[in-house]
Amino acid sequence: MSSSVSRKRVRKDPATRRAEIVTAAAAIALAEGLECITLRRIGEELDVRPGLISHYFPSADDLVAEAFGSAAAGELDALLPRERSGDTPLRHLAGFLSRTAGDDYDAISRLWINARHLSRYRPVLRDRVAEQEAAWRGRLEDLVREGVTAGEFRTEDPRLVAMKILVVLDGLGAHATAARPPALLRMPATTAEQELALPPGALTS
Amino acid sequence: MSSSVSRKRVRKDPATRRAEIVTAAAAIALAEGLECITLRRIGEELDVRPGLISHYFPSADDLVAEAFGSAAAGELDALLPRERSGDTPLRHLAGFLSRTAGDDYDAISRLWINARHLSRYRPVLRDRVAEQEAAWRGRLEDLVREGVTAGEFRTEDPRLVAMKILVVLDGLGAHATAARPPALLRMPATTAEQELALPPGALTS
DNA sequence: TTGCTTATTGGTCGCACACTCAATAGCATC
DNA sequence: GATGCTATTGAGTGTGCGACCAATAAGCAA
Repeated sequence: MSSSVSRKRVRKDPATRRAEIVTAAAAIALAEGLECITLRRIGEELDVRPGLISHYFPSADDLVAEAFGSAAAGELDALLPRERSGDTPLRHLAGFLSRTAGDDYDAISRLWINARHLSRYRPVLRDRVAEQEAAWRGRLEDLVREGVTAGEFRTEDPRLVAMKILVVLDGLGAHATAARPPALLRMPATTAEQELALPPGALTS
Repeated sequence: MSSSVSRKRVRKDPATRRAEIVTAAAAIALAEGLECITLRRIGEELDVRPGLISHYFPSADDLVAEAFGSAAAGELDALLPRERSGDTPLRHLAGFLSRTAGDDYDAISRLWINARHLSRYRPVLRDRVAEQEAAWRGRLEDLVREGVTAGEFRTEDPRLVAMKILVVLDGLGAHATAARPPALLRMPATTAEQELALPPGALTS
């Protein structure tokens, strides 16, 4: 068993240590919130002195931004993978929407709220949030566009549709603590169906 | 001019002092965020020692919750007044939607995000958030219901419609920092029009 | 084995926070 | 003008935070 007091110091390659730190920070961000990313907390997690975290991230703000970026990018890949292993755009979109309807999505949804709020005070984080917003919108927009060229979707403004879906998703996430009737949880799908000229239920099979 | 160093102590009625504190805290919450509500900050604002704030709010959490409640309730009354001086439900709803489309709305929108996030760590605030969510939804739901009985709106589930409008509003608020094209900003109105069986543009005159 | 680079430590500083409580002084009442 | 109640102060406690830096030891290369 690993003792609570650190006995022996383990020396690692800077790159791997840095990655380790970011991974730990991202996990904490998802589970407990970005303000729980402190030098002491991360150090404890990795059984390392807080000073070491400072060594890799001279400014703690940078670590917070990096942790958010890592978590958000990871979640995007899990929810809406770039490579669509044989799926049609419609099936791919339906998969995304079903994944965002699950309870697992609440964690990343909370993280988004957390980040948007905190970015009010932290410029570095603000930039990362903007970057990830663009990444999420871009990924969704590309999917919509492919669906249009494939003849499955019909819309004049793929970007706008992507934004609308994300707005509904975020709005729903904001209400994650309250009781949400099924009809409300279906909002993202019905919005997508309306905007893409799909028959009702096309995305919730 | 009021000196920066406090010279003379002013003695006030407990009820008015308490109200003063809450008002100051609510203003700070709207302008700078709930985490800026500190004993020092409020004391400074009222030219009073921090200990006095502690005297009225033995737990700072209670003050934060009270400040949010006060600000949210005040904003609700400003955006969607209870008494509709002669307006029809449709005109009243249109007024609400136009007010929430203005830049002024961003402050309260940010406050909601702030409160939802912070309520993760503060149970007292969480209860207040739930209370205000119910108040906002209730006020909107009542308006929808009146519009239905007046024959202006048509829907089977006024509560659901109210929730949908609020979800879109919150989702839009979450994206307040990003560039929002006009078509996106029209989302709450178009959503309401669809859900209430109104002709397009009925709510944006 | 020896030496050297450098990842890691331990200790310290200053700051901001909430909270406590005896002492003080404003002010209404007599 | 004196008195008593109590709103308000001042001083202090303890906690947790980021940041800093000289000293140390891990582990690779010679």
